[in-house]
Amino acid sequence: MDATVQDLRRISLFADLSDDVLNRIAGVAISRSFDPGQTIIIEGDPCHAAYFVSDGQVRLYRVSPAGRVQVLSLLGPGSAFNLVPLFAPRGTNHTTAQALTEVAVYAVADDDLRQLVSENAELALAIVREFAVQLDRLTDLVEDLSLRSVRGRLARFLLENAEREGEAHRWTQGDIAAHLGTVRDMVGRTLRAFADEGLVRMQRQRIVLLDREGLEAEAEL
Amino acid sequence: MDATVQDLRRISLFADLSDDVLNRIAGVAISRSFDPGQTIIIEGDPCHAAYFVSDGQVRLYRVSPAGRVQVLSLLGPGSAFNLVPLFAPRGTNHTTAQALTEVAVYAVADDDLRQLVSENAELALAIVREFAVQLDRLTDLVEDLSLRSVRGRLARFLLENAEREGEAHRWTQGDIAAHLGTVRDMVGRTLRAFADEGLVRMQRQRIVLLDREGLEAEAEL
DNA sequence: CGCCAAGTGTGACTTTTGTCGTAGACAGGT
DNA sequence: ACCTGTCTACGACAAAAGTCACACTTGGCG
Repeated sequence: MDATVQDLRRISLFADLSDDVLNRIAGVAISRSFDPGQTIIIEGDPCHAAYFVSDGQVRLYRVSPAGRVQVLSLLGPGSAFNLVPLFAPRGTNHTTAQALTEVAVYAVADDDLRQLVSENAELALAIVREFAVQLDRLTDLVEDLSLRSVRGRLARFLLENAEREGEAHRWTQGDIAAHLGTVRDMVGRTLRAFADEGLVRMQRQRIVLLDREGLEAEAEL
Repeated sequence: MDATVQDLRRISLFADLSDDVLNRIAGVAISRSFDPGQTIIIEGDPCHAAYFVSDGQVRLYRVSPAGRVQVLSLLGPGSAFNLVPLFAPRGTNHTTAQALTEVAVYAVADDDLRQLVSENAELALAIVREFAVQLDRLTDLVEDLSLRSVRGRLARFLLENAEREGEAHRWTQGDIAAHLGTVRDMVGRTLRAFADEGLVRMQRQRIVLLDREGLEAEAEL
């Protein structure tokens, strides 16, 4: 099934492009869908295409030989992934992507997209911006992993994810651990410690922040 | 002092640009120099310019409140830095940059560069490629920090830096630690362990790899 | 030639992080 | 309600990483 111009317009990278260019993209984009838990691409496999999420949630991560997972980012509708290997020397996917929910994506073959980008300055500029944001986030992640304790990382995580109430996500301790680069047990124990110190209350599956300032102090370490 | 077109041509980002564009860049680039140890820009300061290294070595890093350092990358002549904040929402430098040797750079004010990029598709494409390579490297760094032990990281580091003999760099244990996201003591002890196991020999300031395969096995963990 | 600063070797110790095993709680489907 | 699989609680333990204190090399440089 081919993508329509309206569909593509909702991808943030494409939002500002002319109808003209969008039509060309529509011509080469292929629509695919995945079930929850299904793996979309695997790190290290040869790279054939870039993907654009039109619906659902996707997570990008790497796995250690021991099976531990480090999440690199969570994507919602409008986001793109697997753009990097099109422009970096290595010709393989550089992360694994997994559908968290029912997911619909458009895939654009690498050659097609490279050509589109080289002919279209707006698109190139949009990708520059996208990459800049990703670099920014990844750099923060490196700082977190290298310079902060699990306590500190968890405090930061809680502060950042308290905002997005509404529907957000039902975070299991295991999910949190994969984001923080640690294991489930550590997250559980640290949460309990926060609870004992009155920084937080744990109810049902949600975590309620009781002492924002206290958490901010923890987040420094 | 203004930059000349020949000088700029040596910056890899600019290598393929037309004389025309280079002339325009030359018009807005400002040449500056720094002494060894001097700080060029500081993380968190408002971002005024992007920089291009014409001579010397620069390191980009972040510092923890406790004073620990995590190096993000080492740059030589031809590399660029501080491009990210021009395209990411935040308006501040996102890492600290320090001159390791005598360093000469060209600085291009943020507005000037943004304008050049938006008018020049080749330049935009060059930046896309540059960013892709950086993303690739940073992702590897995240994986290292999150999923690998200090032993594993050190083994990888040694394998990667054995190649670049010649002049390379005289790595102190402290330098290595800053790259690996750990402390000097750990590097020293782990090196001794490697030496005891016959993987490596330490002489003078250089480290000689004795057992490549053994190290590769270590690098997995 | 001798001194100083930077870099290194080493042990003892603490803290943090990770592992394991087992048990309980909960949610959703049938 | 009753299972069943997922998520969680928690304690005991093991391993990895980091801290501290101090002595010992070196290489440069005055």
